[in-house]
Amino acid sequence: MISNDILTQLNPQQLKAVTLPHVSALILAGAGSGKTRVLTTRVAWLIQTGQLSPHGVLAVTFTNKAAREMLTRISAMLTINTRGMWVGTFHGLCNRMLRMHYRDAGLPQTFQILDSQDQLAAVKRLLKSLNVDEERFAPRELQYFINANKEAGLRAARVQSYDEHSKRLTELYAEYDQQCRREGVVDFAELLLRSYELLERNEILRDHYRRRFSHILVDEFQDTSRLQYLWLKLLAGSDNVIFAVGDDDQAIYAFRGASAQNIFDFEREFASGSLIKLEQNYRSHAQILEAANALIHHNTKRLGKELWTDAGRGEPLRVHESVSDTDEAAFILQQVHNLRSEAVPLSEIALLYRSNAQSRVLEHALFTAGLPYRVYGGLRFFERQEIKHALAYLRLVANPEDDGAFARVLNVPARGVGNRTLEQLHSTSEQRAVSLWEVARSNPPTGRAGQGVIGFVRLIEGLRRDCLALSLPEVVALAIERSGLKHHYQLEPEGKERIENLEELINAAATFDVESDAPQRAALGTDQQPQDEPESDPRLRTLHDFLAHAALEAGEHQAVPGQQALQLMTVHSAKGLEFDAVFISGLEEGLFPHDNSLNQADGVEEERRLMYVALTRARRRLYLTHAQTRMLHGQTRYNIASRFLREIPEQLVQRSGARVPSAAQALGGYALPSGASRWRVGQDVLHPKFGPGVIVSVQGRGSDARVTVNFRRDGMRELALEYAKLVPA
DNA sequence: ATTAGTGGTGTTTTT
DNA sequence: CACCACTAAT
Repeated sequence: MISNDILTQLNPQQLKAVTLPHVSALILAGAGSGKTRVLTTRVAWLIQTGQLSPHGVLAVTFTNKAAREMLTRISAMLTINTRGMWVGTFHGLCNRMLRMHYRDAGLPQTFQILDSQDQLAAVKRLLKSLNVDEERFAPRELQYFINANKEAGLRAARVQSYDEHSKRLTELYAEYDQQCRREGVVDFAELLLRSYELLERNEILRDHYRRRFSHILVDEFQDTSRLQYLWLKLLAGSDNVIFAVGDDDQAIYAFRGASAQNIFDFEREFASGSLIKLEQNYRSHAQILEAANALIHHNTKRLGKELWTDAGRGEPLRVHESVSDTDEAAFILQQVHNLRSEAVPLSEIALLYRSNAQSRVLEHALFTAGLPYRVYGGLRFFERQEIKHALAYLRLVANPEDDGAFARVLNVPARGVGNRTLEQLHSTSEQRAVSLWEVARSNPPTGRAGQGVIGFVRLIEGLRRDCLALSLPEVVALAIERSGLKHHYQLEPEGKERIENLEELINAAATFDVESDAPQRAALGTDQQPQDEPESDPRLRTLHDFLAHAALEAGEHQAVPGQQALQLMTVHSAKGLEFDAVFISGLEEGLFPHDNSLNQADGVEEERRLMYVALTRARRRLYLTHAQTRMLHGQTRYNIASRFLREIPEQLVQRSGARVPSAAQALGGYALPSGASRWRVGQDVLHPKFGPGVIVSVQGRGSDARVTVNFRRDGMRELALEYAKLVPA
């Protein structure tokens, strides 16, 4: 039997987890311990042994990538089709549920999803319309406040506020929700909260789904938020079982509401007695694992787990110190060349960094060297300006009441309708409690700007009319063409790439038609259960699905699979992946751990877990690099090596690079009063930009001190010591 | 009333 | 450096 084949390849703990009886269970699975394998084999085993039909599977993952991976692996093990299964992200599944029951959920059929950018814009619009001082209530702060409360499962009415400030924030939260309701849009957190409330209030629906999903499987459980946990509990009821897989040491999403508390609660409420630890690592050599174990031991809040391997010791970790970020990039480039000559394929090499901004320098070096690379994350396809503009037109086709979309493109491309006019429209819409669209249509302003508004209304009306007869890619093409976006970017000198992206959007629409996840929509139809009436127009429905797809899956579209390319990404997006060789760059205080994490509760512990995730991505070789100076905010910053480097035992490490005392140390000495006479004539110095040189003269003292340096490359230069970051050489 | 240009400001990580 | 908001010129 096939199932035996599958099972014989498992180690005892894995086997135990896969073949657990009908109970809820918590699988604590360390990095590289075969977590996904256990999850997918569990599903396959349950189905093959007749304990479960595909229809009864609800599997939740954290990223779209992970969801796809899971589906692929299940279908590889089974011959049945996986269509009836619900596999996806929390947001994707909630979206699916809300689309099917939009009426019961109190949403318009055409509801649109706001990504974080859209949400921030909506918040700003709200603050403006209420005349709230943005100095006192920063849009970002309000956005964070709203999301944090939603992720905790709290509507504005239930938020406890004690001081004036949070009281006002809570009021604004309520106003924001009303604005969303008026405009027929939902943000990410709202998808979850709405879906939760739907199930909570609607007993029939809740029972239906409980009867249907007898097995609920959750990947990356440590990253679930309070609300997601409540959602799962609601779906599970008392009879269904939850199979949760997670690793508390890899919890890296506290900043968006994830709470490790869920693991403890889950064990108490569901899985008492069935806790299984997977600690054998199949990925990395011993020295890498020892480094990771030693690092994570510095954390206090752990369930306790120690990875081991029976693979060899492998190589020591390589720590390299550079003088500057550009030197760091050069070092990495050189090592990549070495790796290639050792026959390591480019796609098996990853360059990791803490924040997206760090990719620039690396990309520049790679580009100049002509090495193919691929950047994951960062500014994603569907987040690009031109794409957002095009999507806004499409959103207006789907739902002209969408004020956000309306305001975004009313004057893009320019139609002579400026801010003033938009404000007028806004205030009228406020007074009459109707959408911007309604105002523009029934009561357009007069004068020159009014003509522009009328033209815009005609444009949208025409699009809406003509789109009915067209396929999705044709709709997209028509919107891009007729809106004038294409023409607009043709005129821009930098517009070429934008036009290519717009064409890519048409392609995305064309392939979406085929690969659409819409077929699964029929899933509920087979039951004689509550259903919303079929949506009126299947074409419009496809458009909604496409727009939802654009918001939920912002990016993987530029992927060029199969191509040999270096992999660049943040540590966050590297989670779940593995590579032969891994570079972790920018290991400096302030960057990794990030400055902002230092004053957050348990911030450093989360950063350390992030570092743990980064370390455990590597199979054979691991480079840890840091630089003494780095361009940040357009200024050179001086950094000292990350504390995480000190937390890795020295015997596991091989060091290379700068022997020069670090600039930050030198600077530290300079900043102290005792370091007054640090600089003397004739001294060899090093400057991050001008390179090596000799001090020719010293003028002034204290903060006015200046030196004249004869640089080897650029000759004489006078530098203010306070700003010019000189290093003794 | 719109646009273009300028100065001040702020920046982690992602569905 | 890049984005935004405000101000001066069309």
